[in-house]
Amino acid sequence: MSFQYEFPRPALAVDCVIFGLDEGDLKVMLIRRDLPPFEGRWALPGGFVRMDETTDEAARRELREETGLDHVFLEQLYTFSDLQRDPRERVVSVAYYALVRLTNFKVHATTDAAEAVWFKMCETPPLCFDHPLIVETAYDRLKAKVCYQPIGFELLPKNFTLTQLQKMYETVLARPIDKRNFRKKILSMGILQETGEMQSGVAHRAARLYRFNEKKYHTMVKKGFHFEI
Amino acid sequence: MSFQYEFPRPALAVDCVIFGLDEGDLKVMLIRRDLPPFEGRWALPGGFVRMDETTDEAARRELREETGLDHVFLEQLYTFSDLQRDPRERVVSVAYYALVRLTNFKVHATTDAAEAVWFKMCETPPLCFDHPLIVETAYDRLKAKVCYQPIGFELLPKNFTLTQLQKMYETVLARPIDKRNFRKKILSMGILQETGEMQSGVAHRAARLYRFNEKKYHTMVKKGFHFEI
DNA sequence: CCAAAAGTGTTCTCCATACACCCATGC
DNA sequence: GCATGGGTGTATGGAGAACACTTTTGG
Repeated sequence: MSFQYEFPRPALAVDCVIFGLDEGDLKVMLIRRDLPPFEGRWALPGGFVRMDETTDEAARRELREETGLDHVFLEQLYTFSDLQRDPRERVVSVAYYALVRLTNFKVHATTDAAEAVWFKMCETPPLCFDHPLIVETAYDRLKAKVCYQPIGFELLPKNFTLTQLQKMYETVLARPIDKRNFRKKILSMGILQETGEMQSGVAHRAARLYRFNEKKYHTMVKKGFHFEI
Repeated sequence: MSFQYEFPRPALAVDCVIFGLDEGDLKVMLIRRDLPPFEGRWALPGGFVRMDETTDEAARRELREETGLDHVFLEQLYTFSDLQRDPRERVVSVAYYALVRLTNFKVHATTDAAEAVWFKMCETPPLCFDHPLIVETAYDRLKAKVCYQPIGFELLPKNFTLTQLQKMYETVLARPIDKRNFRKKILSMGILQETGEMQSGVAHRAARLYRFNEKKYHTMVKKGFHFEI
């Protein structure tokens, strides 16, 4: 029955690319490795998959253990299996990407495990393993998917202004968007709900706060609605 | 160094969903298993990943060994890792999907290994493991991707008529397309090349044969062109 | 009163859609 | 000559893009 020891097997790991939005910057969370190989160098949070968990569960566990994050948007990205991607031995890694509401708890995401730090996407330090490729793949996916699925809301606080929403898209897509056209379009979709509340603590006219109406979105999708920026 | 035997590891496999187009039908290639578990039942071609090959290479090898197919379009689909997906033990599978020019060599794709048969998508027999989920995932991906990447040509012969091309999209997307609008749009993209040759052996007016101009497509993509049906 | 961002409409262009008839060929 | 698919144009409506000024608020 058990061919467990009959044939050698690659080790199976998960790695997570965690994106957060900090004002006008897209950021990625990296950890400084406290173990060989590449001790002291920067890498993606990740680790080996256990026998009693799916890769999704492993990714969530690593996220929790290494960065303290929980209940975040998490999606499988791609599986990387190059023979030389880990200098120790053959390791196949199922990569995930996560989207985090960074605005709330800011850059407090270090834990006992290792040093975890948010880096601007454009200022990431040299990474070990094939993690540069994984980050690039994740960023490409994010840019593509944010246009046709309402996942961008995961990067914002629950309540947000239209300007915040627009700025999120401008940041992720790295291109300017026309304010009036953007508002016309996003409001006409009917997936935003006015909270009735207003922005506060700003030194200018307060903006209306909106919320993503997920239920309505799902209802509309069933009727053929297709989100698109 | 080797923690090969320090921790138990899931087995790592690949599975392939192979799509082909036969006149107006989208087909999938399945094999009848000649080994337990599920001996005699239908499943996707696939097998375990060896230590000296990437998952891409494993998928291509299995394709070759089990179906005789080579040099086909192959893309990673998703990694399935449910704990109970294989009754023997823990097996994680990296799934792929392939697109095949079925028109040329028709249904001759059986080999020495096992019985390999093309089934209409709508007439697939009961599958074992989690293969129904994998097939569904692959079909969703195909329907989505065929709309914004020129992968549909992989299902047609090198030279094809506009009607064949249109019928391919109608079959994959399972919806009718207006002939005049389709021709206008696809020709205006400038990615098709007239071969100068004509269809032959048909009992009606012969149609012009076109070819997908891949080089031109890639040049145009670099300049910002975006394919869309 | 000044700085800073909120909020708002119109015009134009282009593309998606809807739609029907004649043409060429093999049998 | 007839059956079969090949090949073609136009009119309409709707959506995306471009574009600038007034309003509100806090300091």
